[in-house]
Amino acid sequence: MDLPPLTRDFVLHFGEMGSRWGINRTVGQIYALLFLSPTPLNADEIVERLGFSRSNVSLGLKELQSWNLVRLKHLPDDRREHFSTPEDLWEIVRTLAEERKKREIDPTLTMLRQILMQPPSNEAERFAQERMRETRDLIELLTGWYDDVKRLEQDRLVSLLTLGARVQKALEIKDRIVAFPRRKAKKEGD
Amino acid sequence: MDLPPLTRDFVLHFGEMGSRWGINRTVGQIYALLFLSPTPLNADEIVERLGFSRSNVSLGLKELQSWNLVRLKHLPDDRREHFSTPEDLWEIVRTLAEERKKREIDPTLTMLRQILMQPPSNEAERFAQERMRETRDLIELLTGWYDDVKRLEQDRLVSLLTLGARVQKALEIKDRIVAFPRRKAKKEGD
DNA sequence: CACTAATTCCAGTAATTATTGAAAAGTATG
DNA sequence: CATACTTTTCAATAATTACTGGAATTAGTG
Repeated sequence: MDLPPLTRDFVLHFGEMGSRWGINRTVGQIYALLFLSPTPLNADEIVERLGFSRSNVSLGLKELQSWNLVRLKHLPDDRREHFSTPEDLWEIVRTLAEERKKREIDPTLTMLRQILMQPPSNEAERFAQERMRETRDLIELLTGWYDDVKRLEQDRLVSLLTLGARVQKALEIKDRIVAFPRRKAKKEGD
Repeated sequence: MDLPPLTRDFVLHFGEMGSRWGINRTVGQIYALLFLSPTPLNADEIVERLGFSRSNVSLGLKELQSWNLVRLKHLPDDRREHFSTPEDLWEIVRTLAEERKKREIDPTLTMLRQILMQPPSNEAERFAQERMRETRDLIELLTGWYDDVKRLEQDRLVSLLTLGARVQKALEIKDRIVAFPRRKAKKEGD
């Protein structure tokens, strides 16, 4: 691996963390490298800098594409594909959230809904189903909130996040928090 | 595996998903089983119902304990340890969030801060560092928000989540959103 | 449509992670 | 403090996942 020291530390860290984030070392390092690169890189440049085999890099890039996390660029007078990450970090975060939800949450929600349509066969199953219903409701609350805020323009989202819990205080003054109707079925224009 | 059908489906699903969530099949299934069980279970009961070896179950329970996700109970006239999950699903979610942050986010934040104290050795490093600074700022914004809302009482949190993006509208009426000062260094009583 | 450059696929190998059985270490109780 | 029971550790094995080199495929170019 032939990288300047700070870049190298970052790339190695991402490789290590990769396993905790459900991607592997190769994929983590490739992404870190692209993220820090001021220009798009082609596969051979990645091979050169990270020392993985060509095919491994190809696999890694494919994986990153399946996550929608890289952009493909074609430079003039060069038929190789060049890869980069979105410049806007917020976009990366949004994509990450979206894809993780798709992979880690949605299948569970589907499974829960499916099970909850079946009749329980005995008392233990009735209890289990009640627990699952609770779970489904909670996940729906959280994903509902997520679907809601992900549509916010970025600076609105930032101000909301900056406000943090104090948003409560601001709202309480108006004595409206508790009285607010539940979201369900109430449409708001995007 | 000797479980009633709905319970079995849920347990199997959790086992499968385990790998996507960074835990293994055994751990996923054990947790699912405990979660659905109306009473605490001892290790042998888990062995019996899931068909893993005794030592595997022991390992799995240890892992769950390291995540703070199980409760240990001692029943009278029985010296075996009995395990259960918290009854309150919100508590489970909070714990999960806390532990995942600890494992998946905090180390990265530490690394970024450490790298950002070093001087960049050239132009490429300077660029890379700028990208890392952005990243650090974004993570700090998100974790700051998280630290903030995790202190909210549960029903306040629920009403905030239910409100979703409409909280914006409510606040805009007061024309205060943009004017609000940044959180930094401003203390709020818990 | 042949030629060349680039990418992907794939079968084999390496590395890692999960699982087990048996042995060791704890622990409550008389 | 010995006994019986319970849990944990650990080294061996199984299963899974990552990685590689070369072959096959795809895609641009004259």
